[in-house]
Amino acid sequence: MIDQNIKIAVDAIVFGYEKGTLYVLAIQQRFGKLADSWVLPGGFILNDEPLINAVERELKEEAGIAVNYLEQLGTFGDNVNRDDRFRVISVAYFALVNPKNFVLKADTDAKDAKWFPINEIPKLGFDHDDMVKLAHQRLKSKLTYQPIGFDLLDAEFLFSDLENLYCTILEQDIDRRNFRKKILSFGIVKETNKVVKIGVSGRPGKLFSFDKPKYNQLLKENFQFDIRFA
Amino acid sequence: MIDQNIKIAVDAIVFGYEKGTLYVLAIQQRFGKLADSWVLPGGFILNDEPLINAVERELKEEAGIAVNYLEQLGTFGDNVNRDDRFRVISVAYFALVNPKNFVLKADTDAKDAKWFPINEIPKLGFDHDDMVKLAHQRLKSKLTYQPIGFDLLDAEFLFSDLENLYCTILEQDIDRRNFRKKILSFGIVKETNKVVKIGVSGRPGKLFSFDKPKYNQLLKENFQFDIRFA
DNA sequence: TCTATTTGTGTAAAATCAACACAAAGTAAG
DNA sequence: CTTACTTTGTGTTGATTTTACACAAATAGA
Repeated sequence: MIDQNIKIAVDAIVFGYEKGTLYVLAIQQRFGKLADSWVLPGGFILNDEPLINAVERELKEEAGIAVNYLEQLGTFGDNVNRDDRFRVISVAYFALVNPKNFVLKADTDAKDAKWFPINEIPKLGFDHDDMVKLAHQRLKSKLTYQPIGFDLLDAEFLFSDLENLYCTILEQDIDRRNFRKKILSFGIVKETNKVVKIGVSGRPGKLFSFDKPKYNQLLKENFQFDIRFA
Repeated sequence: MIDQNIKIAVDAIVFGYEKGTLYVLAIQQRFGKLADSWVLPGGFILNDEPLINAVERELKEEAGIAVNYLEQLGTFGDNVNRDDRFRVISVAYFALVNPKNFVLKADTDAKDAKWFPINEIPKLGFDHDDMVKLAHQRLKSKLTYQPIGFDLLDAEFLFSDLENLYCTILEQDIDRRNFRKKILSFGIVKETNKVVKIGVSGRPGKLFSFDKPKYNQLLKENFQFDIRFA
């Protein structure tokens, strides 16, 4: 048998979006050397547990949430001392959720669970800052070539919501007319016949929804989602 | 201490290209249950060894090569029984090399090391077929938005070499003139003043080389490499 | 010297992208 | 109820980019 004494963990970078702000979920440690400090949700995997299940379990346990989108981000195992107790290799996951769908609750070994605006995240434990950085890059680039923005919004949304999400996350101005034209040209966003009055003043807007079946169908026909503007 | 009994390995999908054919490197097992069958180069990591070093070490040991390009592809740990001896999680790496630069030699625990055309790879052990499939997708998509094709070619190459590489890997026809125009417009490929006579008949062509410093500089200025044709 | 092969080059039509302004429908305040 | 303010909804034009396409130059081999 191989002499190897390394532990495996999973961690998740969970993004949420609300009213022009991008958030990341962090957990405050209750126990251990890093007690009270903030880290990403995650933990050790069980012996017979698939990686993906481990992430979902930890998110449930530590924050009480189930995400809309989940994919592997990368594995952190080059820094042999990233955990100073013993060697831990961590598989990081990238996740998206609509914060409105859940009330955060820190159950088991977490003291607290909280959404931090991406620019106001406290110094995180381990190498979790690096993970957030990488995940943030992934989010920005993926937003341009895959319709993942919808996983951050309500099922029905105003066009301005979608547009603001893109502006916020990509940190750039977008021409409102060109944006709408392009999104609609794909045919993967359909207009509902509901009209919603906004709290603030202004003309009420129609609600739209993402047509996922249509998107999947288009994918088979070699469709390429792509939102990029000057 | 955590009760966890899982081993960690690395595996590499190494692509090579030569004269219109894309190759993948495989290793024939000498020992164990899978003796004589083909697998990807790889193996268990050492207790104090960064992941990336483990890959490089295995490639050196098992095939005698050092690659031009290496990046993490993904971690395979959802199938708990992907290795039937005990649970092994494998971090797969994506690598590119110019086959001409090395003579394959299977040293240590490998019986043989060989290049297989991508369409003629024998059934591989473990879940290595899945890894190859994923790596192949990555290669195809990455080729369009990052100048990694050069890592498969000689330092100096004919324009037709580059063009054939793209045609071969992307499996599509490309207009010769438009391709050259676009590549040259980036300014990251420079013309040497060497002219080379081809073995076969035909007008001799100029040799070109990839200007990596220039590319890195352009990256800072928000340059986006992108080769896609109808 | 004639044929076959490969390199090297420009242009015109079509499609896409970028920039831009004003009317319609509502709210809030006086 | 009128006015000011806010937000939604919509088309066109010029600039840029992409596509499609053909022929001359240089060599090898017969």
